[in-house]
Amino acid sequence: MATHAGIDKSAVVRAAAKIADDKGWDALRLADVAAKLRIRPPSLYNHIGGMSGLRRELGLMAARELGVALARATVGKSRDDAVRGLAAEYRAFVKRHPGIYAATMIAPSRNDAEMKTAGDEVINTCLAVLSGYGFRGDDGIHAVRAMRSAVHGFCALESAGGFGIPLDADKSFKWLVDALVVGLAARARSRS
Amino acid sequence: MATHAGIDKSAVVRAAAKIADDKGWDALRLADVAAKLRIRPPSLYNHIGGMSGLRRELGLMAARELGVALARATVGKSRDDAVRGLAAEYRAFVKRHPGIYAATMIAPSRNDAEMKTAGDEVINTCLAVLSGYGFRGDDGIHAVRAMRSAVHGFCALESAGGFGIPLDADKSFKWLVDALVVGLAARARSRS
DNA sequence: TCGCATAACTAATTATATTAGTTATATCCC
DNA sequence: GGGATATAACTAATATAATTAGTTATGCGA
Repeated sequence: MATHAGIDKSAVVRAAAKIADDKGWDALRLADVAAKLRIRPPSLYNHIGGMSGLRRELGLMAARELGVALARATVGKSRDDAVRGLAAEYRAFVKRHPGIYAATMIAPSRNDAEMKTAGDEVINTCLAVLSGYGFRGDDGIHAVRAMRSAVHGFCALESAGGFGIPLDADKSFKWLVDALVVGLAARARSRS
Repeated sequence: MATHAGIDKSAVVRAAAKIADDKGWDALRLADVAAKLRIRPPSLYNHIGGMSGLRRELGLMAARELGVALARATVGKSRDDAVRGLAAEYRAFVKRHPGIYAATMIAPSRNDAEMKTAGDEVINTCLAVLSGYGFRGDDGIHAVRAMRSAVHGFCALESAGGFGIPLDADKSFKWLVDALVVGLAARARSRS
């Protein structure tokens, strides 16, 4: 019998991420993860806290990777440039990792510090990008929520096949981002 | 033995909708639907096509109700007024029916005419609202996608508990819609 | 009233996650 | 090198859900 196959938490999470990205967040099965690692399902419990623990790990991984990607995509840019860079990378990330991106939508439990940190990383990059417009305090939060709503909404609809008509989604995204930067700039000018 | 309890498809779907809205889309269980109707789970199969058929029914119901609500909320309005009315009602619908709203995100299968019709109803109301800005053809589609992205994105994030900081979501939504109408107006002015 | 279609039922099967209890092995310490 | 220990695998069993097969009862129409 094969024992001690050299599997650790990271290997389990990576295998699960691949399956989630390939077959969809809802189609993730412990049996498939175990099969990919050539072990039996109960053995997974040595590394992760069951299905719910695994889901959290995937959400954490996705939030962290998204945070890094967004930071990298916006470094050295400001205002419209930064917003365009962030939006483009956000969408690229969702296309690259549709399964684990969905994992970032699970509500983090109250005292999950790691998850909170990873989420804050994303928010802070958004705040930094928007600070170029002069948003401060509450206005900055509103602006972040607006930008995230627009970009997340587009990616979610696109990922769910919500754009029935076969009209170029790239063009639509550019259209959205154009409208977004105009809206942000206008809001910045008229801010209280 | 109680037989012929007077249950039909509509009763099953309504019971399921209530459960989905109360406990969440992912927490929907045939066992709970059956219990609420005081019948055994297999009896549900006389009325709906199993779990996947039920999910489709819920998506259809939600799309139809959303379509009606949006049409009602925008009748007699134009431009910014219409956009604000549509956005407000969209969000109100998601708050009222978080469970079945999630059902509208399942990808409709290719030849599902009913689902397509229900979806088109929503799109057409959006198109009508945006026609006031003079968008035509492709531009109208881009505008609809942008508006839906913004509003759906906000509702999805809010519904998922994605707004960690306890800053008034109503204010954030108003901020978003303000930015949206500005962006739409600007896009309308500069359209090709 | 008879017969049929319908809608309920029970029983069994499949799929999946999870727990309990056991065994094997890699590593650490001597 | 050789044994103790922690780890990580295993098998077996259980729980929850959905689903299918096969059966029974009821209400309506001819």
